[in-house]
Amino acid sequence: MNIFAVMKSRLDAVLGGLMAAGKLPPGLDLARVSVEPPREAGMGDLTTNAAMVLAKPTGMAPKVLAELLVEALKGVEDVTAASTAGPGFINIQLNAAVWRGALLDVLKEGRAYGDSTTGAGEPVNIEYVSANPTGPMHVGHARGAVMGDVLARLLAKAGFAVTKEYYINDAGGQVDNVAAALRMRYLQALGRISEADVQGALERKEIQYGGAYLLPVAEALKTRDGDKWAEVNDPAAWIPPLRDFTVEYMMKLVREDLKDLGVHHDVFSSEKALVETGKVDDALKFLADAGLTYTGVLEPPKGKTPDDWEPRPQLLFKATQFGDEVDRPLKKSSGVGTYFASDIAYHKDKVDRGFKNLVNIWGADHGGYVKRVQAALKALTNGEGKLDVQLCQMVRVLNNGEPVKMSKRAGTFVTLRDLIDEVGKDVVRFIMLTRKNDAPLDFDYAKVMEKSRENPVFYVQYAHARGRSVFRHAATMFPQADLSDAGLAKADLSRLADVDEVALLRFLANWPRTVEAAALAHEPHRLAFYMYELASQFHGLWNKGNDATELRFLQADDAAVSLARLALVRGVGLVIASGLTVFGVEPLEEMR
RNA sequence: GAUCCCAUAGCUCAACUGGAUAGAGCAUCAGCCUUCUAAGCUGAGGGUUGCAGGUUCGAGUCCUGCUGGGAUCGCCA
Repeated sequence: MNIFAVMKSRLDAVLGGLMAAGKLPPGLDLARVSVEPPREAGMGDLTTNAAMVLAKPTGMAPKVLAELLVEALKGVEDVTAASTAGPGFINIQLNAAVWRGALLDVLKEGRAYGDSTTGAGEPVNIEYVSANPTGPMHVGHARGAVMGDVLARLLAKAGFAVTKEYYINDAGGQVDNVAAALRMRYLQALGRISEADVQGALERKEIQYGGAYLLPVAEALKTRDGDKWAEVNDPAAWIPPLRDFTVEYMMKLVREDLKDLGVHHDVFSSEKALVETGKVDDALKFLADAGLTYTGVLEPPKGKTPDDWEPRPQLLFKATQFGDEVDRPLKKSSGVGTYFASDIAYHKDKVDRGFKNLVNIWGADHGGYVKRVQAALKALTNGEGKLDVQLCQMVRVLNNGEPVKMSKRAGTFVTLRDLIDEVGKDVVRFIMLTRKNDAPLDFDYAKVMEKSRENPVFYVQYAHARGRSVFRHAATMFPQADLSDAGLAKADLSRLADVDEVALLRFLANWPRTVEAAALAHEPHRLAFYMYELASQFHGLWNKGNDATELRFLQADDAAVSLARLALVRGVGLVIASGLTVFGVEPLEEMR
């Protein structure tokens, strides 16, 4: 149960009553009325902006309206007092049992606390990672992978029907280039050419991918096919099979990496399959029938004309009709379809499968691509489809503040595999969520393993482990007590009287609305900050017992108060576990 | 030249999508361990939210224009 949502609906009912009684004009829009925690603890339990938001539409002064509402709120269930403050805020006091009720909810629902039906089962398609199958996954992919995976879990928790999807770019020039590079490495594996030959080809730009990661792929090809491809010189004959071999091999590695990162996709969609089944042509025909394509010549980009630029007629999409700056090419001057054409077909395919609510997680280097895909989606759905693109900024990998660039495996960048091997999946996942995705992120090997408050993943886990530690002690101190969640729910929670205990109760009640807001805003990082704050409050309460021993959770001579406090400790642990579950991170029982 | 993102305490970042006196950590200073984990906690100082306008009851948040940083810019994906 979300107390803030419940009180909002009761407030709406009060306002409705006032409208019906003619004390307020009928038909007021209540959407902007909010019920939130107050800024400071002394201001009461809840605060609402109703009087300020409704001042203009009612034509009443905020203070006058606030007085009217304060009067009307007095009879509302759980409200013990209400008062006006500041420019027209209404602060509301609630029956203390309401907050204790939140803790009972936590104990009853466990990690499911915070689940909601906000999404109403609406299908959402979330596409993430979608790394080209041309090499190992690196840190940038890791951020997108975690962001997408956790956003998907978060949306599911908020009641959406989520489909997690990976788009394999297994068509087009890039994969052909990898095939060419693989052929060089293959010839090297056969002993026909040397490492120097490969490097020479790289320098002359005859091949684009030369990383040593292709050596095992070449060995695998040799093992499977022997020297079968060494004598085949017609590219049309060797490119397709070598390309398919590489894609398959790379996708196997990608799937292994994702699995070890705890990332799972429901659907893998292939660009090649879209081309081969005619879906790209279908999509282009759809746009042509709508009169949204034409053959034309694009202007060169201003200020930065490529040296080899020359005007050429191409098939173009009228993206400018949907808010883009220029019309975008669907076919290269050679007549071959562009990546954009495939992507249109892919998004049309998503729409045809019943998704109107789409989310894509991309790297920031794709920022210039957002408008055209959104334009295409509008064209495909008559404006009904929604596409939210979340761009992930760069990840800088550091070690004690020093940039880390080299990877043992890939040569030029830090791979996802390196990260997992170095610090473990759970740490990688959590740290990736400690910034909003449109801000750059520093990933410092030393910092993320540090055991201090500076390291959020440690700090949150430590709070959880401390809570478990209390229970280990409680089991010996009160061997007769029922310390199960159901047993703790029977404790006399009115014994939680200290101001910080009550504050913690309130904060636990904030979890459902935090989850909901984070889900709707597509901002999973908010959960990381909530957990950090919760951990902070918990550590603070813990240490309050240093000075005031009567505030320690366990009181050997007072089982009743001990059980009430254990219920609170357990509630904190369960909410942390709830958050970590969304993050795909396992809460720790102890830190040793 | 254009588009997108960013700019908040000395440093790294929050701020519940327009609310009350802008909050944390680090660093600095002053305190707390015969103790359920001191791997922690308490307190103090530290701000013209890059600049200039605008919108309104109210702006770090929205709009316009600057400045600085990053990303991208037909026939790559």
